[in-house]
Amino acid sequence: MTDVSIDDVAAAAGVHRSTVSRSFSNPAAVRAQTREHVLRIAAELGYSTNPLAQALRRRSSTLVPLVVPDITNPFFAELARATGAAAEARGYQLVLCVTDNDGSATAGYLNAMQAMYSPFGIVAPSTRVDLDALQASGSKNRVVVLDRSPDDPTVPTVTVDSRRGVELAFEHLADLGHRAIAYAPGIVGTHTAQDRREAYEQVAAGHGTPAVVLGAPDGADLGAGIVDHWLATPVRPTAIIASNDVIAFAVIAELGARGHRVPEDVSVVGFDGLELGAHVAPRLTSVRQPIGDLGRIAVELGERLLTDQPIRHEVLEPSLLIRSSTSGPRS
Amino acid sequence: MTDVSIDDVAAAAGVHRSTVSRSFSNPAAVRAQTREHVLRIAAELGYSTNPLAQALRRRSSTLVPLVVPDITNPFFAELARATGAAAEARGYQLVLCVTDNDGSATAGYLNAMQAMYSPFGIVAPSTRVDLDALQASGSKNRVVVLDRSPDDPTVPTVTVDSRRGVELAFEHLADLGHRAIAYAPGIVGTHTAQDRREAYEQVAAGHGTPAVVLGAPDGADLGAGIVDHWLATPVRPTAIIASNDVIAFAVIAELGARGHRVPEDVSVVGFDGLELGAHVAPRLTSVRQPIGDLGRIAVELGERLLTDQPIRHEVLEPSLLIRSSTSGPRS
DNA sequence: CTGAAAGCGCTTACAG
DNA sequence: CTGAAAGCGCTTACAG
Repeated sequence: MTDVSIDDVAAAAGVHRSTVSRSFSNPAAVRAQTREHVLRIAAELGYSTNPLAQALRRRSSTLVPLVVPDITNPFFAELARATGAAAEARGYQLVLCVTDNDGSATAGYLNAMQAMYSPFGIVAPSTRVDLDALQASGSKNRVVVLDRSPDDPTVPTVTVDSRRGVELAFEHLADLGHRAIAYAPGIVGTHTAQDRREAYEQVAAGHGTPAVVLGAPDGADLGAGIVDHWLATPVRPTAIIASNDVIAFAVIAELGARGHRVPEDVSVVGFDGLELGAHVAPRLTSVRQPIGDLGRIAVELGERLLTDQPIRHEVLEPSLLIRSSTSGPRS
Repeated sequence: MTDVSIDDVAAAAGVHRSTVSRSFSNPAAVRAQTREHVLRIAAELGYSTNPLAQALRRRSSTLVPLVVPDITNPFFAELARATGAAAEARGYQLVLCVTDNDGSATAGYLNAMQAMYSPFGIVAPSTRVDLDALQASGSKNRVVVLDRSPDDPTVPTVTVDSRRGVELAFEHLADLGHRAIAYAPGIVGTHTAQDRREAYEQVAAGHGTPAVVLGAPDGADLGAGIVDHWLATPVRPTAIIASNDVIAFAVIAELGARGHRVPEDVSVVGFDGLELGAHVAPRLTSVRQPIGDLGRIAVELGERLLTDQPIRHEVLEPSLLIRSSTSGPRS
């Protein structure tokens, strides 16, 4: 590695340190000939600028934190990958911060990154973010919120239209002939679970169908409570919309363990559109979130913050991925 | 956030900057009374040390990179979580670096982190790491390699005993009465796939059974080639050991799509022991890797590097997680 | 035990 | 266009 510093290059090139600095950071400010000479010497010496020293002096680094509740949920893994790629393409390095569903950890991460002069941060909150806490910590105005609906108009957000997603799922099932369509919520307290659940209730109401929300899962037993509830429902629903793909997998597993087949006995639709859903049995029909766009736009919104451009709230359209976990109901 | 610096605290406390520094970084070197006074003033002012400035001066930061090939594979996600927790517990921050299976990206990440004065790095390589390249880049002696067998004795490693894992799976199936046990390899070129495959061949030979290695999957079609091959095998195996859980999921999905049920028609054993395997249908029997230990030990081995202790190569024992994807063969 | 000084590797007004 | 100087926020021998 390079333990050659800017002064080494300056000495070898016979110029002042500031000229070397400019050759890298502000090339237009130095005569072409000088610059080329400096750059060549630098290359020979294997010099590269020290990002730490740069950040300290500029009071701005290229480290951007992405705070997620649970990297073990493939949705956040895919999101991290997409966001990381977008960040890298723009010269940032993503620092992944995992709260393990402890919302209070978020402020800590953001503070730590602020101490490292992060230009901005990206938060994918699981529960309602404590924006006040972030504000108190002074980092509020340098944060973009991912995958949750805007509460505070001064924080830029990028989300997917939950209502539309649930609608897509519901209509697909209705078209197949289902009349009793239940909903399997996610872990209580997570905001996406909440949003989607409300969306489901609205959509069901819009179709003049009673809403059937099956018992929320607890951490240990993702599918069991839901399936218990389903079995106990008087007019047993012929289809289930799950609040996310992982819940859908769990519901299908639990159903299978009790001898009910998908889609023959029940249809199941997930929400997220994970890659993994194409590689499980049955291949999961799911509402696809445009994860790549989510990540890219989050980074873009972050950059806008740096130039004081107006705050934006982007809402992305979901689409439906029809695979094998849905079919017409048994007559 | 804190834009109060060490000099602000020094002024407010009526001491020299160096005394403030010592109060934080080397408390024993300052009189208890002075220290308490300084610390109180610092707290009042909301001061906290600037990690960037500290790293620049000390030439050592607390940022440790974890390089993984694919965060979208839940194995690496679980590994990242475990390693992150272990790192945090010891005062480091994990920086997740994803190569997307481009081995040449590893050296770049390590260089970048070295420029940030990382004390050491952790690499979970997918393909044989180019240790020579790392050496050339000077970072070789500050790297620990995760989840691959040692090639170069000077690099500390922590791995799981593949041979033993495959043995566990094989014997479980043999005990259930299976005689024709095939192997579904992972993506060609990944070292774990290679290790496990060799282990399978040895174990099969040890049992006096012919080894049947089903066609390797390509990225798009994880399960199809394997199932094609399985169907075409003259004496059709009644059980399949997959090189990892994701491959196992895909094989089961493909089997299901073609009307073969697991475990009724074929038993399938995975490798990794992912949490997710408990939430898919059928619940996946799998060789469990002690992922928490893997992460913790990786961090410990990294710390040993800092104090020039002898290099270690830890080999961890896998265990078998018996769930529902295996049963006796149909007679 | 405490202070004064030098310096980690860089950037950026300010002169010229 | 280039140089000389000051300074980002800290640490650590070196004196005392």
